[in-house]
Amino acid sequence: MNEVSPPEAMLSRREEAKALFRNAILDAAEQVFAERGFHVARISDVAKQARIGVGTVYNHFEQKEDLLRALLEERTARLIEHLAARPGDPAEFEERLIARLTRVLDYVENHRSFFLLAMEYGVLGKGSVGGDAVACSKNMQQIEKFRRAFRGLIEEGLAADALMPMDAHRLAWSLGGILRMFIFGALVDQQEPSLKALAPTIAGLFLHGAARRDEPAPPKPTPSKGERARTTSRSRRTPR
Amino acid sequence: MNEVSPPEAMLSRREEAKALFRNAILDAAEQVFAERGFHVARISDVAKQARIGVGTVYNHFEQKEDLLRALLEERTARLIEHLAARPGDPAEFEERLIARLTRVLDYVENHRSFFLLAMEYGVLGKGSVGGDAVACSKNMQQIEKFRRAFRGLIEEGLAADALMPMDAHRLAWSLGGILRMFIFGALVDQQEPSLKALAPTIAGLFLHGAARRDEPAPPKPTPSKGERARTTSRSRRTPR
Amino acid sequence: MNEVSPPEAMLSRREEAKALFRNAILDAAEQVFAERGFHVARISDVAKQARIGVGTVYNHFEQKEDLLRALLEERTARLIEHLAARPGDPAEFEERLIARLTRVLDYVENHRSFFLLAMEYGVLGKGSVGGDAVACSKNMQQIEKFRRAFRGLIEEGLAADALMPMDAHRLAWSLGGILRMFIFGALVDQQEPSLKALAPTIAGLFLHGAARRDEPAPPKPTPSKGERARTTSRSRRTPR
Amino acid sequence: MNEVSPPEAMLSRREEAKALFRNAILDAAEQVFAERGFHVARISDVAKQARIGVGTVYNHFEQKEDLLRALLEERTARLIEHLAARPGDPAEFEERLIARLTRVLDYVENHRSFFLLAMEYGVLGKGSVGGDAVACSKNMQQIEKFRRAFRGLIEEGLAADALMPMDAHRLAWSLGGILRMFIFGALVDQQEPSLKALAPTIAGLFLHGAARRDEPAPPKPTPSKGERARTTSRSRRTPR
DNA sequence: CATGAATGAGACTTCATTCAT
DNA sequence: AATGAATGAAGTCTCATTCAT
Repeated sequence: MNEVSPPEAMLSRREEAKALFRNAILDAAEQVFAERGFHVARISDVAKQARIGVGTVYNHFEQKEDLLRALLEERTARLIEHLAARPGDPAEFEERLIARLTRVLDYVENHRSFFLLAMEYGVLGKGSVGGDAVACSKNMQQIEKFRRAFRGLIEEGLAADALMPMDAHRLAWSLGGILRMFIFGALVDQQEPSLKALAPTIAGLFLHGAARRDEPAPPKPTPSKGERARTTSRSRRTPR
Repeated sequence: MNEVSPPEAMLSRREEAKALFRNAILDAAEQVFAERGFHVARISDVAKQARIGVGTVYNHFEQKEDLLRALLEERTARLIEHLAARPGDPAEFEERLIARLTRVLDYVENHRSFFLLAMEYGVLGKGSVGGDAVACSKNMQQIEKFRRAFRGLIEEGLAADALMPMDAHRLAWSLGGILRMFIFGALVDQQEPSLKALAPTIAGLFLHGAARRDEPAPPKPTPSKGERARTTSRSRRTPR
Repeated sequence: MNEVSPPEAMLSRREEAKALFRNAILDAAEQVFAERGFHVARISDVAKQARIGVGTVYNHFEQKEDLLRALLEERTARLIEHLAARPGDPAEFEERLIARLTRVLDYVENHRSFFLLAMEYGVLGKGSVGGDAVACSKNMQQIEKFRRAFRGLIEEGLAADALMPMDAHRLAWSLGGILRMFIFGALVDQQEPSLKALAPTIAGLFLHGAARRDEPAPPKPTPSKGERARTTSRSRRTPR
Repeated sequence: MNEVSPPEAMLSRREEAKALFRNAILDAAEQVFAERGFHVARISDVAKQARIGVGTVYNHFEQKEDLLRALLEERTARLIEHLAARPGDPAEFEERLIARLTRVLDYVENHRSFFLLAMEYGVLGKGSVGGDAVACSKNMQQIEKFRRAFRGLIEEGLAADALMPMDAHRLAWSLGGILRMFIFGALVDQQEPSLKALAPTIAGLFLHGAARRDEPAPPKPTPSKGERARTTSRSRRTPR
């Protein structure tokens, strides 16, 4: 009975082993692609990094492009989870935004390699511009999903009247742009100690802009929101 | 009398012809690289696009990489010129910013192909992340220059007390990020009618943020309100 | 029991296969290079001759030059062995020389292709004249070794008082030159039935020269001919 | 009258100019081919060396191979002249040989570059072995002429009973081999002060061999060694 | 006739992919 | 299923040759 057809346990054993390989390969690919660039990296580099043979890579992925695709899809799925609202999240929009960005940045921080990749091919990247026929070629559904999640966040803000009534796309571009550049800057410059600590700064810049905001003296500042000041930005001095 | 030795005219004729070819090649490369991606594009594609032979490309550029490098350098130099302050520019920071962004966006609009490239390898792109040793390999001085010009713009704002006293790098990231994403969005989505018309919107989002700014006196929304939103932010609160 | 891990046998199987390929490639290269000349021969010619794919050649040799280098080195190593003295060799110098030349010529005869190559790039060839940076570029240690072996043979003769007291280099040039030309003549003219049968002739010409040696009648050498001796030759026959 | 059709003087002027170019090109080619090897040298290298344009080379020689061919032919023609007997040459064979070799070596010395070439492709070289389709391809008549001249020298010696009655080819191989190796050695090692001073040495080695010739006392050769005589050399002395 | 840029055939080399072990 | 050598399509680059000036 257990040799004719492997029982669940065995099947799952196999599945497990398979998943192990698959993950090892994806991890290796993440590393290698990020280090040398997708086109320059060789399959054999990935295999070497994963300490397996080239052929094994092909037992799990049909072609080189699939590797990138799978990588992008899988990591993006996680990213979406981190961006998604969670039960304990604050209700007020800015704080809510900061909470979610913090999670996202935390994930990014733990997957630097991936995001250097994503910069180029994925989520926050140029999308399918280069036509490269790589990432964009087939499904890339997750990426569209991520964009939608991102826009959802914006729309939430609009619904809550926390954002200017402006085309959601453009608001998303703004937040996405700032986020992307901070991530990129932090990853490259490597001087920023903690990426996730930047969430309030990013949220602040997105919501309130970079303009000096103390000018006249906003009539009755509610003192309560003092903590909105973030890492760097610096008070603003006259909290409304 | 006229045959003794090639006079200036002739020399310049040659120089001219050479420059003509060089430009034709760069234009072709711009187009081809942007369409298919640098690594995927073949030199023969560039040659075909320029209607010349492969060898001719190599008469003007030693290697494929040099083509990209030259392209980036030259186009970036122009971009810097457009970003630079000009005599007639307004004095007030936001308007000044808008004026300069408008010029930049105008140039970008006329060089879509280049900017799809730049997105990936150049100025607003990921810099030397992929390590690719392509664009980043040698000089790329123009790109650094552009970054400096960009930061100069920010520092101007700081000096004028128009910006929050915050690390100039981060402010530059914010503006750069928003700008980049708008350019990218407009180039890709291809629905935006005029890229340069977005300058005020970009400046507004950068300076004043995306947060609804009319709160203080929500009660009586001036019916005029409609214009406050969208396209460009605008006025706000303390109409000078 | 036999499947656990590749035992010695299997490892050696791989090594063996590898060596097989390597040899097949070298043989093919020997043939092709000799037939068409190194620079004119294409790697694909070598591959075709070896009945393998082009890529396979590159699995065994990094570049075309390495192929030539390896070929020269390996074949030369064998040649040195053949030139070397062996236990059973005669003691008397001329016979000893003949024995060793015979072996060398025998080997040459069985590797015509190689020697047509060696003529040009290797042992008996022009050395590093053309600068070609081909054969001479890196090691070519074997070739130097061969030259030393050759000079060793000469010095043996000098030590045995069998050769004129003359600069060993020049004596080596003489023997080497004659040997080379005979090999070359025989290989090209293809009329000589057996190369190794020429060893005594070569040794004879080298040792005793081409001059008619019996003329007058040996018994009473007319001393008058003293002037025939010059720079090097030195008297002869008539013990001073 | 003098403008309609150029008179002799003018024609010869043209011819002269043409010859000037032709020679300059050949000189340049000699230099460049010898330095870098025929296949590695580029036409543009030759042109640069001659301080003319590439096109000009093609106005004088149809193809690259023709350059080599012409070079070899012309230089060889001169060499033949130097090898040829001259009125004042001594009558005795060895001295005659020395005189002629001296002339040859003198010429070689003044055309080092050419002879490094000739080593590979020409007169004393491997001839048409590599099949290279270069030198051997078409005429190469001069080279055959040189060989004949060389053999003529040998036959002169045979006729004068100065050489062993042996196949003239083989004798020519011997002299040619020694000559070649001395030239080569001297050109490469660059230690020999004067190439032409080596003529007596060469002649001596060729005629009398390298064996010590003064030994104890030739008178009573142990008859047992009769077998030392082989194929060619040896005995004769006692004409049967 | 000199010139040198244009040209494209062709060589080397890489590497994604296959497949026998 | 893992492995890594074999394979050959395809890309970059060189350079002999042509030709308009």
